[in-house]
Amino acid sequence: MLYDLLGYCGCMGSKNSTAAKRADALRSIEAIVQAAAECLGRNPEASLSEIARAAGVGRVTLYAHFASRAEVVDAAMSRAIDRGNDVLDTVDLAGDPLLALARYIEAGWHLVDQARALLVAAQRELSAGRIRELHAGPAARVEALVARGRAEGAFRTDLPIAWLVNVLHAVMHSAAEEIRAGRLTSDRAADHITATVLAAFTPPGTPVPETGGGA
Amino acid sequence: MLYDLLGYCGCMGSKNSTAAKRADALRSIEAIVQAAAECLGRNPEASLSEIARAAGVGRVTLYAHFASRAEVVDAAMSRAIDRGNDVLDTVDLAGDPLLALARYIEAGWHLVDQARALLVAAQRELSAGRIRELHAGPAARVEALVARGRAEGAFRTDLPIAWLVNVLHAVMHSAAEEIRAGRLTSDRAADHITATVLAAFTPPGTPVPETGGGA
DNA sequence: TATAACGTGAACACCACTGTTCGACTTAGC
DNA sequence: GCTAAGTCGAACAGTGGTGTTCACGTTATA
Repeated sequence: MLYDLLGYCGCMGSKNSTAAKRADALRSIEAIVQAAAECLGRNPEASLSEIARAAGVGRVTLYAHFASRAEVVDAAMSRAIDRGNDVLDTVDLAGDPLLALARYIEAGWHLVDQARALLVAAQRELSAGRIRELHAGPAARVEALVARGRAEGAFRTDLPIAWLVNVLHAVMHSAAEEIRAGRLTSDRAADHITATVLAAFTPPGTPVPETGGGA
Repeated sequence: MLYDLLGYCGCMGSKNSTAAKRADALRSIEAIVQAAAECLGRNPEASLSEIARAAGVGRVTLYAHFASRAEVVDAAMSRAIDRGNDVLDTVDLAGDPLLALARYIEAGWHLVDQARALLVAAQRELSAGRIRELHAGPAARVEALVARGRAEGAFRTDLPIAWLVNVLHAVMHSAAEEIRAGRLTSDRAADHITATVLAAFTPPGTPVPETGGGA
């Protein structure tokens, strides 16, 4: 599903929430959100002037569409999450839970890697509740997968689902950090994450699955 | 080992690097570093005015001892790490690697939890290299333990030591976040972390150890 | 083509923090 | 008790971002 520009601006209380926007206005908003994602991805402290410049738009124009810095960050984050959801929609989570989780990681860690710096910006500007709300989509996906894996005896049941999901995200994020620091290469990341998480999810008393680099 | 005030100020290029400091000056510095740790722990964006006020000291006095905000943050972080090292010194890392790791987690996750916000402040103000340098002490401890565990066949060897250490820290940090968000209680944290990490460290093909809440 | 919406740069006020200087006062240490 | 070191508040200048207004030029759309 595409990012709904009008719907977004309406729900955030920007000017002209109901009035139909002109085509060039929509183009400007699109450019700003895209530039914000890029700039904040590079530097979480990027100023609105910088974002406007990157969008090829005047600073005043930015303020005409977004009431505050928080709104810009929110829009950029929403966009990134929506894009991520589109990608995750293409991942087959049926069948063997272990293989499904491996497929999810293969697709998901890259998204986490790309949105890492953007998330830092969001954490500074947005409330924890809002960030959690934005992640509801991806979170529900993993929760359902983990729940199914537990029901089928593939994943451990001695720890809460929320904790397992949390561990998955923590490991993916830390892998992104390691890559940024040059201590891990991108091509090995998915294997390492998968091997680690599958082991962490294994029920006590059960042998850890052999991933052998091939998923 | 106690935090060496003179040594620290010397190596950071503050004024009077060689001259002996008066007792009241040392007291001021101590109060500032302590207040910085508290304030930055509460709010990573705490201003120097706020820190000086909390230390019961004039803002000018703070600048008399620390040339910049970065120096204050560095001092607070160094202090926290030193304190942590003192605690970790009391942990017995000999014997069964699994039990040793459990003991390390029991002592270490609490330190991570307390220094969480302080670390955020450090990440904004200090270079990644400096932060890594500060963590060299604790990191070496875990690396040695993991290396021994691998040699004894208790931990997996199909993933790099650095990655395993990284996973341990990532899980501890995420547990701290969960507690702060109210989704995990402090009394369960150590069990969850231990169960997760021991499983993640288990060699492929080997059964995951049963922790059973008792370590 | 009329007009309302949009885009624009320049300028403004505002704010919070940083880092420095000054002169006067207090205190530690020999 | 003398002196140098330390402390203090007030006030300063500088910085960089935020959010707003204005007057004017441009463009989409009916």
